[in-house]
Amino acid sequence: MLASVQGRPSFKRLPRAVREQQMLDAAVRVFSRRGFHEASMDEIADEAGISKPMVYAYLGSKDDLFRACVNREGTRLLESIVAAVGDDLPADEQLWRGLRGFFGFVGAHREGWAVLYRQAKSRQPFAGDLAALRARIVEVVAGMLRKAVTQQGADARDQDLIASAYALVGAAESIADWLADHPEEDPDRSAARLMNFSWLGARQLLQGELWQPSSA
Amino acid sequence: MLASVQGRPSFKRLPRAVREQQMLDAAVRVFSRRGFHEASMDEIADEAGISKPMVYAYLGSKDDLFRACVNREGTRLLESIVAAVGDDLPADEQLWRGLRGFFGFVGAHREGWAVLYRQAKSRQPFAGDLAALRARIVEVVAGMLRKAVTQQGADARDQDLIASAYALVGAAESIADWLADHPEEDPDRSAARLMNFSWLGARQLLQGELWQPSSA
DNA sequence: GAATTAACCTACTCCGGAGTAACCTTACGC
DNA sequence: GCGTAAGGTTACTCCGGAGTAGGTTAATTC
Repeated sequence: MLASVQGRPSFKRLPRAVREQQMLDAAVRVFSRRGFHEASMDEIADEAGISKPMVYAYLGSKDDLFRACVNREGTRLLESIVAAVGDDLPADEQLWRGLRGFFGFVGAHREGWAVLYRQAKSRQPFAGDLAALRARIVEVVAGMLRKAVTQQGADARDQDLIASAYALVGAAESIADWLADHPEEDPDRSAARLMNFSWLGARQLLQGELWQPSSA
Repeated sequence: MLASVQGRPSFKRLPRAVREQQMLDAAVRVFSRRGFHEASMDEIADEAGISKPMVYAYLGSKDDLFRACVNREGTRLLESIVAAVGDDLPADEQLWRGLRGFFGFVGAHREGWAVLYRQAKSRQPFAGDLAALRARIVEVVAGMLRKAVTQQGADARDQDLIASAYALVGAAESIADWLADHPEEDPDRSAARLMNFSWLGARQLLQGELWQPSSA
């Protein structure tokens, strides 16, 4: 009888698929503002407007839940980048588009980014998932750099490419982190800044120039 | 009677100053391999070869202890950098030396670095300490960039300098993280890689060159 | 329109780990 | 040589929060 009271739309008894997404949304918000350990399942359930056993019934343990968050947000992030990059464009254009895709995602999904980045390295069961995601991104970037190198007819050792990719990804993360705390900043502006910082240097490298210490 | 048994040097009853350092050493090791939350005071006490109440007596609560670790390692890190940089050298030389100092520290104190970096952003009481440390490093780097800019007779907006400093610090952290897991790598080599990656680009920027998207 | 299933809740159990009370014991100052 | 402070311990308390047992009500199915 209560449920059919006129006007009160009774949000109850939603199908599982819908509830699961609501729970994931809530979990991402709570994990992002508390961190994994400080987040409690009670708070997540509360944020989702549901009781705790439902969370366990649908998404499993706290670890499982966090994993699900990481996977969902990680997939979205990767897709943002990959969709933006496109095939068969000049390397600098690809890098530019990739950065725009990346910073665009961070700007639009700050909580998702916080979940992915700010838990980074604890020795958790899910640390592997995050490392794998990061490794895939580094791999994509390294691939772009390799392509740029070979296009120039030059060649480079893999170690150096990987290191450059790490540097670039680290720089992007660092700026993204700053961006996440500065909502007024335009993500494209961040992308342009990093592009300037990295590409001009990369181009010099591609042309074989090296910086040398002037003293031993 | 037991303590005076011949040959067995009875490590007991050490003065407070010594025990405190042992405890901090142990805490840094445990925090670095477990992360803040997964580390237990029991394990830290055990690692230090002492009982738990002694840790509380000397260093206070778990938060206090972690703070003490962060402060000690952070001070050491900052000193490594500052000592290496030196005054009144050309900007590129300063950057080079600063990077060597930084990567040298990481290579020599992997656990200390892990404590500082891998806990980075949780909403902990000590998050402020870490943020402050990072902010100081960013400030130092931004100062070097500013100096380089004015030496060239150019000028740059503060926002752009800060952003470049963030990028550089992020890139350094990312490579340091990789370095921490690759003991065979020479820290100076990492420093040289990053120097090449960043300085050549920075020089271009100083000369007023900008990368422009070729398409809208 | 009964039977079954899916959505949902209250009210627990249980455990790890932070922090402490209360009590020993060695060193050494006088 | 003895009093006392500093170094040290065992054996607890207590609580937050993960995870669950068991039951209720609304939608489907036939």
